[in-house]
Amino acid sequence: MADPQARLEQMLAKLKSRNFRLTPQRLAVLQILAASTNHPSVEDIYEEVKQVFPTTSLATIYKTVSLLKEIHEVLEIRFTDSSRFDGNKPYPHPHILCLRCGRVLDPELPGVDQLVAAAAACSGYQIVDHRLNFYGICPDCQ
Amino acid sequence: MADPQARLEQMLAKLKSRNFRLTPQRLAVLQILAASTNHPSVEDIYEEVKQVFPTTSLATIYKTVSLLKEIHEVLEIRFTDSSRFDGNKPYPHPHILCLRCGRVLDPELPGVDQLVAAAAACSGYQIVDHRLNFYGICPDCQ
DNA sequence: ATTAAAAGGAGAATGATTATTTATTAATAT
DNA sequence: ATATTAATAAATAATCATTCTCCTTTTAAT
Repeated sequence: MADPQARLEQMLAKLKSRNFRLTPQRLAVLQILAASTNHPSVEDIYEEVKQVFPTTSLATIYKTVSLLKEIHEVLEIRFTDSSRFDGNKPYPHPHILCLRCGRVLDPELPGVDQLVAAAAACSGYQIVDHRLNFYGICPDCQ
Repeated sequence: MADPQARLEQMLAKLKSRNFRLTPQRLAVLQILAASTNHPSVEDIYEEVKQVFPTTSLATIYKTVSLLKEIHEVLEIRFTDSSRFDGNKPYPHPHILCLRCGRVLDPELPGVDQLVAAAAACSGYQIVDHRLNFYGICPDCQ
């Protein structure tokens, strides 16, 4: 996993370079996402931000996450009913979700690049993104 | 792609074996899904069924599709806002979605089984399902 | 400090999906 | 065939994640 502090700086730099403003609420969301390894939902982030800024609105979280998605500083993963977010590795990579406890893991899989290349080759599509999601039961839940 | 007629028979057999009834509306949905290669949405199926049974309700389509999912005779693919369904190959397999026209293709990719095995091995999860989705621009839209 | 633009807050609106209720319909036994 | 019952369909209400609207506050540049 990337260093949270470095990730945060990177996010801040990208924000600044695009002339987006830095507000306390926004900084709080960035910090959470940069440090997170648990792929939090909007609700998860909301709960955490509220501890520091109790008047924060859910819409603010949605808007911030959406902004970060646009500038490719966070990855949205639609596993189930609500999305989960990865601000630590904001580029496409495989995920494994435990169907029982909801835990998400990033497996280190070889051959992903080849798979993407093969998909492009056999279809003729220009591939710009992908989601490789596995569903199962984690060791603790078995 | 599988023979639509054969797929339909298979679906009918499974329904019967589980003591689910065969109604005209249900049959219509089965036929559409067995023959479809375009991965229709619930709305798509609804429009088609309505041409034969104009009073059909959206809820009926949802219920039928949901039933088919339970007995593993249709695969749900959550691409974007609304799900799309594959009744022709109702088992996990890769998909490529065109971000411009929405067309969905089934690429023939080697090494998928190994990838699943590798994910299970390195994580310790018991993997029961997966979604391998690629996003890009199809040849026609380029 | 002033000001224009951006962002936040609160809650309403949206839209896909699910649940509920009632009315039909099909399967089975009589 | 008919009655009984249980499953299914229709219509509509409810839900829930997400987005939007409107208004206020804050930011950052002058």
